[in-house]
Amino acid sequence: MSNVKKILIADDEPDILEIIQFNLQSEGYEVITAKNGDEAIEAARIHQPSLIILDIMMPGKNGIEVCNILRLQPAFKETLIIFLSALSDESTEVRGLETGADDYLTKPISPKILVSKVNSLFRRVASKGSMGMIKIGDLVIDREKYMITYQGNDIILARKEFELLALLASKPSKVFLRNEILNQVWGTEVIVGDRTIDVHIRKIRQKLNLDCITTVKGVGYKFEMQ
Amino acid sequence: MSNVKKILIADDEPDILEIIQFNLQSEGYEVITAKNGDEAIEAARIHQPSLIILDIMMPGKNGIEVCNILRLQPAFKETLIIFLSALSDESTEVRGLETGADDYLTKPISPKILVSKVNSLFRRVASKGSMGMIKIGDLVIDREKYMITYQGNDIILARKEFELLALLASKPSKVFLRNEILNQVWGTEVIVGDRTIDVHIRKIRQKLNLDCITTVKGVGYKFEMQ
DNA sequence: TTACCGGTTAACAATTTGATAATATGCTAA
DNA sequence: TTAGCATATTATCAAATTGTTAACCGGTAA
Repeated sequence: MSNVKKILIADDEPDILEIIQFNLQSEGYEVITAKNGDEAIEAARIHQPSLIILDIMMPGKNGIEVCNILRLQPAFKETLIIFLSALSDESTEVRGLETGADDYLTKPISPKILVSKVNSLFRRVASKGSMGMIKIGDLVIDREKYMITYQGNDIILARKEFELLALLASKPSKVFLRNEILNQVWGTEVIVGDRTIDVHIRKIRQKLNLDCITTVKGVGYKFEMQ
Repeated sequence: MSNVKKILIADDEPDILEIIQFNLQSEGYEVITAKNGDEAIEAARIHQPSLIILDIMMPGKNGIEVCNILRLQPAFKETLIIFLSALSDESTEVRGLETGADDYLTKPISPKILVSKVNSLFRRVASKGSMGMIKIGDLVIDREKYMITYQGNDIILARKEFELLALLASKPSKVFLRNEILNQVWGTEVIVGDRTIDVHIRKIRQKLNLDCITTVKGVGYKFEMQ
């Protein structure tokens, strides 16, 4: 990963805040804290964290309210949210999950479980395919830097080659039809010959020096790591 | 989704099994039960459930072992798994999540929380869109990946073969008339001889090495798992 | 200008696929 | 039992698809 994942924690108890912060930071995450619901909303807007851990019982806006407010905004539709609650009141827990949280933790919090759940959530989302950075095995595709790294070596691809590879790698194992590829990489207006895709595929295979692109005859191409 | 979601529950305590079964059935799910790890694996293979709820402590193979075994097989890569544990032993919980479970529940189980988590999990997966997958017994047909897996082995079919099988498997037990097959797979314009279908059927039978396509003389073909 | 790069195309080779013909097998009804 | 019909099997060949190489062209940096 190029940039470290940001996690926002909102809780009114400083002790809890500190414990969580410490544990997540030792895992390599960047942690932002907030002492109440309003601070949480403000911090979320500013830092755009990947994950928000919300205590349910907080002065002012409680965690569920914060979650509801955030979920209304498109920017936070995909943001992971975990609820934290002192009471093991199950109706609250149910309400939390229905509100659109991704997980739930009850106090007292076990650092190990916390860290495990956080990692697990990120893993689940990562497999969904987050834009910007594609990582498959030893292969790293960085859309922003337009760069490809394989086993630590940088590989230079031309634009079309890069976009074609990035497309295929965005959904490993999915077969992309030639039409899909043309639309995604070349656009709908441009009309290019039949052999154009093949030639680009060949160049990629050549440069990567690795058989990660499979031909499905009569259908299309797919990306697969061994 | 066309058919109801299947959920497999494995627990050695009949009471727990019954409680969970009752609650999930009232939610409209189809429930299959297993009394131990081996039964669970067998049942999973046969019924191909969308979700498996595994008790960790079971005679014979425990839940974590079952999960590990299942996760090795491509057919269960995407299957949701929830662990169930009587002990709130956190190291076990951590191990569970690391093993590749999607969630975790501790006994005593609150029916409301259970149902809520199950719904929540399905919602999360649904948004991901796992369309185009046909699962029948040990056979998995993945339209997106253009791949067929039978008993964990990948089988490569050519385009027409794949489409023909996918058609037949899309409605198991339904007899497809030769005309229907021609229209669906070959299209209305193309005209091909009578023996063409036979030959393709034969190739599929050969590659699958399994008698899942039945001939209905004078009518057509149908797909059926034993 | 000149050299180079990326994108495209043309031409041909290699491969895979699909359709058909020819033959065999098996079922059914008279 | 046997003729007649439907399907199974096999081999073969043509067509479709993709791989490969080299050449072309326009833009751009030295």
